[in-house]
Amino acid sequence: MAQNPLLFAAGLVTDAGLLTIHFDYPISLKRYESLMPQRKSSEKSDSTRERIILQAGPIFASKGFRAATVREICDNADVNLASINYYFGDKQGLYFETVVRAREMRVQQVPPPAWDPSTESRDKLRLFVGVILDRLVAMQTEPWQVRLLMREILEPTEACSHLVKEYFRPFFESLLEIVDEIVGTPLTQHCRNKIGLSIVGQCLYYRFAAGVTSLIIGDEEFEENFDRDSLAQHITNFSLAAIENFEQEPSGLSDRK
Amino acid sequence: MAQNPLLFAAGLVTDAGLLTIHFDYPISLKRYESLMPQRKSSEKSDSTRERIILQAGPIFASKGFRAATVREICDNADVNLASINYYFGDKQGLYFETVVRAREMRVQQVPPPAWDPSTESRDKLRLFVGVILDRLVAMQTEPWQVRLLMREILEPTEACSHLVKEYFRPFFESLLEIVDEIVGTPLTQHCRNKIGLSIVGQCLYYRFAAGVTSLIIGDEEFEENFDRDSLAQHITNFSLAAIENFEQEPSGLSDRK
DNA sequence: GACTGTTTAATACAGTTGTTTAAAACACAG
DNA sequence: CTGTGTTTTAAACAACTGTATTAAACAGTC
Repeated sequence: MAQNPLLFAAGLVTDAGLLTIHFDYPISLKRYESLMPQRKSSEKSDSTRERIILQAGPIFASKGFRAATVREICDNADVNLASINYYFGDKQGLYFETVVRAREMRVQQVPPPAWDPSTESRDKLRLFVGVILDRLVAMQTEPWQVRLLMREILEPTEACSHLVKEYFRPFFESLLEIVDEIVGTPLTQHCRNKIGLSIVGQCLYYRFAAGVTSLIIGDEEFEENFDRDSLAQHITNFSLAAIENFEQEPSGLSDRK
Repeated sequence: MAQNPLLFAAGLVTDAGLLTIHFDYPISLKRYESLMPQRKSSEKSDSTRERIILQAGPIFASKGFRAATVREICDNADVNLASINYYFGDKQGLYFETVVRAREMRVQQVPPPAWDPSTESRDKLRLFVGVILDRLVAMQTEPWQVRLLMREILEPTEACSHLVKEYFRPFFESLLEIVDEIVGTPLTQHCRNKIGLSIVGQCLYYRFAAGVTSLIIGDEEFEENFDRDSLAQHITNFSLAAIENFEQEPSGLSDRK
């Protein structure tokens, strides 16, 4: 059944071949592609297709794949109920395309960080953290693209392997290069990864757990002091302090008896 | 509609009165309580009730509230379809009770950290991080309680305000006390909170995003180097290095033009 | 054993879901 | 206009959902 996304994501990926993942979905990607209308050179009447995707986005984002209904999507897009099956094969096919589109749009909305050769590596990290926050943490008005990508991170579906290959992996790698620059001395691969994930983890946590966080520390406190700039400032400083003061793998005392 | 849990969690909590949250659920908590069988002194035949909760747990955990069906729960628990409505009023009532029970069980499974007066504050943090990881990050076999609590963190429902009051808030507060000890000098409240959340964030990230993380850095690397002890080690060292080297709110350059 | 309140059981109901079908409308080249 | 391929429409289907109903079984007390 592989209902648990953590388990299947961790278990079924063999020898780094991401495409070998099997999922428990009603329709396979191959079948989906074969069913799709030929979509020859995307000439005209993209309008309907486009309208469906653009209306499906917010709905999938706010409710998730399962809870979103094709009827609601079609109503919002002012198209006939059968259009989704006509254009995308089935609901799953529409979802996949919507995720791909969400990534494209979000990257375009918040371009990657840019610097000139003279930029200090500490400042590169500062810029990088800023972009992560801008891309994933859009505090006030949350675009549907953000929420949809978030869902894929938290509960990966078939669409996620595509995201990882096209987006997450290269993005994470360029973060690690900055870390390398700051540290200076070469690190073991898993130490590099852990530092990178500690940085990313702080950023993502504020988006993922914003709900409880706001409940825990109080609403007004959260609104006032956890805006984008304050967070970027804090996470960068915290991480820089950690990296520069960090001893790799000190075989210190364990907390386990 | 309040479909977006981030929005409702952040927006509808007025003046710290957590119980004033309104949710869009088919049955209110009050009605649920009035509908519940009197449950007088929980004498006998708790067996049915108990069996339902214990079987509902894994199903709610793996599929979420909506996707879990009362039929599947009743089948697994070997009780009649009507039992859920009889004992818990409705599906929502069962869910609430299941979440409460999940917390109780998980806290019992992994008791809070303990130390004697002579324990150094750095070691307290080490122990504390270990408990967070043990409670939420049970890498190999994930107990359903973990996954259910995780769901409440990521998409809070009515049950979450209960969790925050009884569990998250006091737990977080005791972490902050350790941070105070380590820092020595008094911090502003929001700085305290941010440091605490940076620590918690690192821990939770590895659970929340374990799926993509494993895809990004590779499965074998993840399995080998991201076990509980390595993570506890890394997060503690990283955070300690950060805290001790940390300048509060340096009005440094911003990354925004 | 009969009465009591409590628990279980089988079934029905009303609503929603994704998908299919078959006909109609359309666009446009000949 | 005619024919042809594409798109849209309306209706129906079959499966599944949470809940309600009604009667039967049970347990304990007088």
